[in-house]
Amino acid sequence: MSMDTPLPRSFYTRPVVTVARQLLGKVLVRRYGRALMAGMIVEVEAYNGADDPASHAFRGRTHRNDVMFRAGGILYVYFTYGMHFCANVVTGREGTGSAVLLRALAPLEGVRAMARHRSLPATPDNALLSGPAKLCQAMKIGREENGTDLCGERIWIEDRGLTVPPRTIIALPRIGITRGKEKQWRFCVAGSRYLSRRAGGS
DNA sequence: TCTATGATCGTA
DNA sequence: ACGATCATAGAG
Repeated sequence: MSMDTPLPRSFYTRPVVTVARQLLGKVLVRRYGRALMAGMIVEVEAYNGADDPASHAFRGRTHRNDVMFRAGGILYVYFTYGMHFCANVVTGREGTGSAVLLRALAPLEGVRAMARHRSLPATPDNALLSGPAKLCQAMKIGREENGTDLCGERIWIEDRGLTVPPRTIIALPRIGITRGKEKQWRFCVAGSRYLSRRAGGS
């Protein structure tokens, strides 16, 4: 698949754990003004709709989580802890309520812009995108991006051939939840230095 | 109305 | 270990 070609909508209309694993190695691209920012996905978590007690969708469709229940291939952005945004890739068909939380990216493009957004010096830095709220701050993803079509021109995910072999993917329990802890639905690129702090990164 | 609580992060 | 800081949902 060539550069600048968003993944097709069919990529997202599959079981959420499948999508989560296959998102590792894919590249999230964000156009913001003149800035083009990009990073390779190295850590994600799957949230399995109404069947998953750890998911925002567990208690059914509400105003807050409405975007989660739409057809896959869009972004679900939510506000948490009174100060942070987190971004999810919605999966499945209309009414499913499943999504993949983007937890960490390896910086590829737009490092200067992302560092500025994070109030950090523009030096090689593994703290730019190493956490779900950090990557939103770096890439300027907030309330306005909730519901953004990932097959559009502002935010998309593409395949640059940075394949992550299945054997280098590790599955672990999800982070920061009180229920559903037994599921190992957090997927990381083993050994990446860009994982989130709580995953063993910086 | 009122309250508890986060799919967090930075600093101590 | 803790403070910052607030939308959401459920209870009264």
